[in-house]
Amino acid sequence: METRRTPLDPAGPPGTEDVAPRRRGRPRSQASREAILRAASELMGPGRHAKLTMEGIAARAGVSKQTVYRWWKTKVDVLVEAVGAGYLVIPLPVIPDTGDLREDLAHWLREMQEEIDGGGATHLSQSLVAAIATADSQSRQIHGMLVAPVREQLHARFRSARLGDGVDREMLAETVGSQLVMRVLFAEPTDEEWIRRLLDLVAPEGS
Amino acid sequence: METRRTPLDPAGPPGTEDVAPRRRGRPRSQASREAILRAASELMGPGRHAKLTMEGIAARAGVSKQTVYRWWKTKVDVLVEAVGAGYLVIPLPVIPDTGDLREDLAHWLREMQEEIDGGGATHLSQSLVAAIATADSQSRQIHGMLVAPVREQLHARFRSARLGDGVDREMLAETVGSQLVMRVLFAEPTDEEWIRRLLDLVAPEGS
Amino acid sequence: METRRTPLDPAGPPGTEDVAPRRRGRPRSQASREAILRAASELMGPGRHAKLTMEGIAARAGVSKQTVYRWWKTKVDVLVEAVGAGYLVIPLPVIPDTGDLREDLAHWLREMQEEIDGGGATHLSQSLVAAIATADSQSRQIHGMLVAPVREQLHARFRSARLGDGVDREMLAETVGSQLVMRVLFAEPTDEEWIRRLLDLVAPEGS
Amino acid sequence: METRRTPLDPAGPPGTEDVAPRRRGRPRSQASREAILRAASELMGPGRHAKLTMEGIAARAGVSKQTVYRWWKTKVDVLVEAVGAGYLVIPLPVIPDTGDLREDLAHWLREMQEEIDGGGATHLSQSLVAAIATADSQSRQIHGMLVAPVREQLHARFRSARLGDGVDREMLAETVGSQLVMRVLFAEPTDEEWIRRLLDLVAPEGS
DNA sequence: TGGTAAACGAGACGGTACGTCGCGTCTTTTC
DNA sequence: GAAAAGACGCGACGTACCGTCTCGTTTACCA
Repeated sequence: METRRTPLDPAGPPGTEDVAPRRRGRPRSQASREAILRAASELMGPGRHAKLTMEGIAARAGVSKQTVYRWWKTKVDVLVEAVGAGYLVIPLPVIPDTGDLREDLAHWLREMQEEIDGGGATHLSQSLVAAIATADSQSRQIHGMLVAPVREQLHARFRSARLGDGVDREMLAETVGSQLVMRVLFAEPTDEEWIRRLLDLVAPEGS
Repeated sequence: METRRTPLDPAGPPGTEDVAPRRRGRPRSQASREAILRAASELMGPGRHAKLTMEGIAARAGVSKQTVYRWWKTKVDVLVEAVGAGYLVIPLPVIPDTGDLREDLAHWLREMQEEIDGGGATHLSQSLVAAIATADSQSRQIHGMLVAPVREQLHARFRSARLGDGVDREMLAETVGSQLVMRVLFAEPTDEEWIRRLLDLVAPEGS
Repeated sequence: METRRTPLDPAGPPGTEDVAPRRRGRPRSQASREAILRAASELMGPGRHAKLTMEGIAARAGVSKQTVYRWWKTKVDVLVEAVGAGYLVIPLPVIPDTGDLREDLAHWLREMQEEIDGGGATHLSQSLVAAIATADSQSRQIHGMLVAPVREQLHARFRSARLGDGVDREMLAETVGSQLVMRVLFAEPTDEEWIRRLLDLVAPEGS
Repeated sequence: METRRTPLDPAGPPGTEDVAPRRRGRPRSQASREAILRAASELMGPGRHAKLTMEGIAARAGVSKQTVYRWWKTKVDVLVEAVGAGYLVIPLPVIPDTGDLREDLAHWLREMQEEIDGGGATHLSQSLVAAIATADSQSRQIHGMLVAPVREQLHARFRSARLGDGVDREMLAETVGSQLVMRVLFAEPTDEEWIRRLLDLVAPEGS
């Protein structure tokens, strides 16, 4: 990420933050930062037509354009931080771990399905893709925001599952993750039948 | 697709085209149509910065902007037709069918890998995503151009494979397709190890 | 005027029209000609925003653009013929000739004033100026349509007036005409006081 | 005039300008303003075909279109300010005041005649009419730029003339002004004979 | 009576200019 | 020295008319 280092983004080497690296002049406005991230999040929200502009963000945040550009180089950087700081929440349920892998995944996929049917997940994902693709940055960014969290949860859950020795847990996790993301992005149904057949492949009944 | 129906785009109900449904007025210029689709394709080509504009298309085609807008409402519509008419070729090898599913898929995936490493596939895919996302159209369009062809080939190959009765051939095809597309889009490596592990899942050695 | 010579516009040297110089092929459509001139007139009429376009004329006349261009080279030519053929009437009262020059002029100027106050004269004049100026033709055209008729009437009336020998009748006519046209074009009031003072100059009480 | 009020156009109530009503934000570029007005003037100049476009102005001024539109809503507004600020000089000699009204007017009319014969006055006037009429604004604007200055000079000169008590000086001034403007606009000759006859009417030999 | 040729409607075409939007930068005053 | 305000150059948007150009169709005439 290209975001400038600032007093409010003290992601330097740990153990140095407390030294109070005070700079001269007016300190960065905490209020502005929050307003910008909140504005960006709201403009991506449901009901929007996914036309996120820097001018729009600045206007809605009651902030000058320059202030946005001072701290974030691109739209994507704003979004990435909005996601990272929790302003823009991508609806992603937590995979339960009851010991029954198949049942846990089924439950989780059904929760996802609700989000998708509600439109929130699909709309947000597609808007993110649009916003990211517009700024001529790499699509790696989508990965960080959309794919990675899903993948991580799945990998963890599969790792803790009691499966045969020869089973490639990572590949199974990838399989679920890839198909899910594809269906979210392309607005394909994630219906009960798909869930069953997918689970038959990656987590058959007696596993 | 929103493209207007015209003498040069005779996608009406089959069996009626031969009736020569001649319209009045100056007929649509075949030359312009080709020049536009070719221009769009070239501007998406490798080395480009994926900044496809209607003005750019018109200029490169030696055509007035109005002529582009007359026949295609959006950039995406131009692209869709450019792909459909074969001007913009998305590099997609053909899956061989030697009877050995695992070997066929391995061969095909390695070919894909070459395209990806060459950068062509990844660049083009991401450019398409960008172009499509910019014009605020639905991402369904990506599906039609990028995902569907891959999926179709895979489904056909799995259908013809000699597999056990209980095997869900479609789900296996989906698994390969999803993972492949994800890796192309997000520029992740499709290396030999991934291929082996993927095939271990969907087409184990003795199948 | 640049209008093409046609069967319907037989303004050739006199004495030759009756020879019926019939041409081969489909004759010019009288209906189209009328429709076009009428359309042009209506589009210049009151309430319009004076945005006369060739496409608009053709559309309103239910005629193809080509048909307009076939017979008239410019918008102005259409207008000139519309005025000439009486479709577009510029409201110009007739100067009476009762023998009392001052009273006749006063009466006529008051009639003009009504037209001007009604808005018709001013609107039409300004629209004509606009239409003529847009087509990069000379302002001579305005003269032919707006100024000349006024001037002719005035010259005739002054010629028939019983005035002293040394009086320059033409100059007096010009004085009235110029001031009137200026006031119409620039929407200045032609009120009773102006009329009186003007007549005091060009046609004093006992003349 | 519709021009926005700005630091560079401080036409507020007199006596308040000196208070330095400084605004926040980047101040309007004096250089751009001048370049635009100069460009507009040059594009109206002699030899031009009177095809003044906003894009042309912007291009010649080396300025973005938006900057022109930011400060002037229409072409006419640009022209009005160009005239007002002295960039576009309408050639109008000064009426001398030697005490001899007839001789002064004769001299002045002959100077005007030279301008007209040179083509400058006629061309510029007609171009202004064209530019103003194209932008669908009122022809009042012509008045302000072309007619008013002439009228003012004439009224002043006639006011200072020693004439009989009953003489309507204003009407005489109007007479000269109207006829002159008409002849300029419609490219009619302002020859010696016309001057003599006009002066015989408004300023006879022994006045 | 049938050929032929011009006029016609329809409408596509290459252009020019329009007026607007958003970008990312720059310049000024204010805090 | 950060922030607001907002002007700036730039590039693309999508639309409106321009005047020209094919087309297929109609409608007279003349042979």
